[in-house]
Amino acid sequence: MTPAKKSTLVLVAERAGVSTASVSRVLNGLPASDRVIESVRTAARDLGYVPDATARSLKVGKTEQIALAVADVGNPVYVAMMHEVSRVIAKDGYRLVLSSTGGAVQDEIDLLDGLNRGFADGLILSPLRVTDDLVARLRDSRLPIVIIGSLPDGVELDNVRADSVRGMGLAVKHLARQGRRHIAFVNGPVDTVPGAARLGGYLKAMAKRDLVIDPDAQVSASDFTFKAGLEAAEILLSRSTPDAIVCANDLLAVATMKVLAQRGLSVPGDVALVGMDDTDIAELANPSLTSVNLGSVARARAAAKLLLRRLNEPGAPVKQVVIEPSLTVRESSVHATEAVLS
Amino acid sequence: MTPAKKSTLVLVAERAGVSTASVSRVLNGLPASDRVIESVRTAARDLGYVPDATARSLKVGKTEQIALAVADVGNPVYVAMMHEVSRVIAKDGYRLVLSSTGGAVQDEIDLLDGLNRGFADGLILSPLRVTDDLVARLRDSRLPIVIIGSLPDGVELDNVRADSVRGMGLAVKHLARQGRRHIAFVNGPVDTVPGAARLGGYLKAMAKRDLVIDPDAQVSASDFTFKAGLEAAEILLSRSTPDAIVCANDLLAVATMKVLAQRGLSVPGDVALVGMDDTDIAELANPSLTSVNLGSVARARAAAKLLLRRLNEPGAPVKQVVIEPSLTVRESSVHATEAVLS
DNA sequence: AACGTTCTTGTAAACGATTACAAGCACCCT
DNA sequence: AGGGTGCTTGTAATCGTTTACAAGAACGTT
Repeated sequence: MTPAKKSTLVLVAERAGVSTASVSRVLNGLPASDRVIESVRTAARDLGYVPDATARSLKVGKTEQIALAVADVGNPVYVAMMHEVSRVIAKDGYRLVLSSTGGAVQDEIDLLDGLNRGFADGLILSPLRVTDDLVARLRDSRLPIVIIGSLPDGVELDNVRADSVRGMGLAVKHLARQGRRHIAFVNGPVDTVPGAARLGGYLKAMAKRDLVIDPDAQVSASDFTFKAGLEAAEILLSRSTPDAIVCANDLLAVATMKVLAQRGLSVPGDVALVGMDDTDIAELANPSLTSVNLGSVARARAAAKLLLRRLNEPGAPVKQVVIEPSLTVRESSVHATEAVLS
Repeated sequence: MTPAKKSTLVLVAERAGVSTASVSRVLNGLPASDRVIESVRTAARDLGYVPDATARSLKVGKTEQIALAVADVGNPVYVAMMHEVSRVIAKDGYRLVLSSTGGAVQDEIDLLDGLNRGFADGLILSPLRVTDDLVARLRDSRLPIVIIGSLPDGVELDNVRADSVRGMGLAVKHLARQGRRHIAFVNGPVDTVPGAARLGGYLKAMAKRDLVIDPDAQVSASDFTFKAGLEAAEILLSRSTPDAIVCANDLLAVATMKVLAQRGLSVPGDVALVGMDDTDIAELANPSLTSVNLGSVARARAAAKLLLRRLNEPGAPVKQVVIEPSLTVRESSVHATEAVLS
């Protein structure tokens, strides 16, 4: 059927013996007489007609596409988000256009310029770093944008963020309750939004419990990746001997786990370990990794819904959503005996 | 600047005092006098003009978008592919539209129908299952398609595939050379293309080396996922005590690794383990996982280039590419002493 | 029977770009 | 000076839809 021949609405109209307007109406479910409906339907079927998405977009001003830009497609947390966004918007008939910025602000700005060419109806952006320039561009974008992640105070844009300060609090509290006292911290780059927030959360939580804050027990990896985590963990363990380590994300945590193993330290026996993001790899890890769940999926879903809402009612008031964190306890942070008991 | 006001080519033409044709020419770098170029450029800048992607698409018949459909966005191998495809096509100015079919054939057929509406210029598809119906649709698609994965004999479509039979051969050979004799196999669903191929490869490799093929030492998970792997590994180990296990995929392998640990079996001491796909998680695993590299990234790159080629020269002859596998040896398959030596 | 509603349908103008074609112009040649 | 050559530029058609508007048909009402 329809052997590779493109047929247009005009052809259908001719074959059905009606005007193009009638064809369009029938195909869009607008009222028409049974006779016309019937002839258009069969003509369309015979010709294997499929409406052209581009032409429709041009006329109605909608592309039915939503762009998603994330820093690092290699990070499972972004993959999970991508998946969820895709799922939610698909229900409303939107397609997902993926733009992986390398985490560079310039890429994101370029993307915004591109966005104004109108290849998508809206954008979901999760920037690692937020500069004034970026904020300015975001603010006067012609298209709706939802930000996943924190924004500077006073910036009024739809956004949804995690409460990573509370998240770090959960991690530290959990470890303290397990009797750990020397809780170290493997962070990502502190010049990123999440890096800064997580450091703040760590310091706050430690101070709150009167745990000693040792500069030697803090290290920040050059990136939120496994490889960077290996280097960071080496440095940390060469100058400090903690009985627990919190990591700013799961990749850093499994890297740390690996370095601990190489040094003959057992997890959780010698060192308890907690990751962050609660991605798939937390479950895969051996021992499985206790991780702070920052609600990545929930954030992605909220962002997608926020964007859909704005597309439907452009005038709606700006909405900022905060997703509450929780802690998923697994093997890496509880003594074997307890794990068996629980 | 350009505070959220849409300006068109007509506006630019008016402001510059030239015709729309001239504006278009200047903006597309076609020859024009310096005077015209100058006035158009400044007019465009003043108005913050950005050409509309949809209108351009309609006229020139290109969307500058390429669709990618994979079965399971949760599987790191697809993520790696996605990443690579995105990278390659971006160089030629294409955007990536992601369509995650749940692995269901029907989803893929729906996608093809959608494709004919012309929202993308081409498609890269990696189907888990290939039915006659799907092949038929693929064949008379109006748009260029590249398949990642094997196709039934005689189907002439651009495609790039892995040689998983040889891949399994590498895994078995490696394990045999390590002195392993009871080599078990954790497969994915056998009604999938990769599942069937990997089983075939396993049997062939075992037969070739006169290793005993024990039905009890073969199990197929209900899916290529970690969870399905846990169940499959449980079954396998409850009825067989192999000294090595090959898994059809890295997720199944880490699941197996976990079950082995739970049963107090050491890797590679008691059981050597080899995964397949050589994804990021092979490196993260503890012990790190020896894995057959089926060239996922190379396949993705080849597929992207094949599609770009076909977009540039539609009449080019059909090309089928096979990527050679290799084995990445890590800790999970070699005795500790050897690992230290190497 | 004339008139006003309501419903169906067609005509034609958009949407915002690209581009074939022709016209205008300067220039050079013989 | 006449006529070809080669540029630059504008006019207008076109891509494939949707949709405002008006015209026509059908029907009920008085």
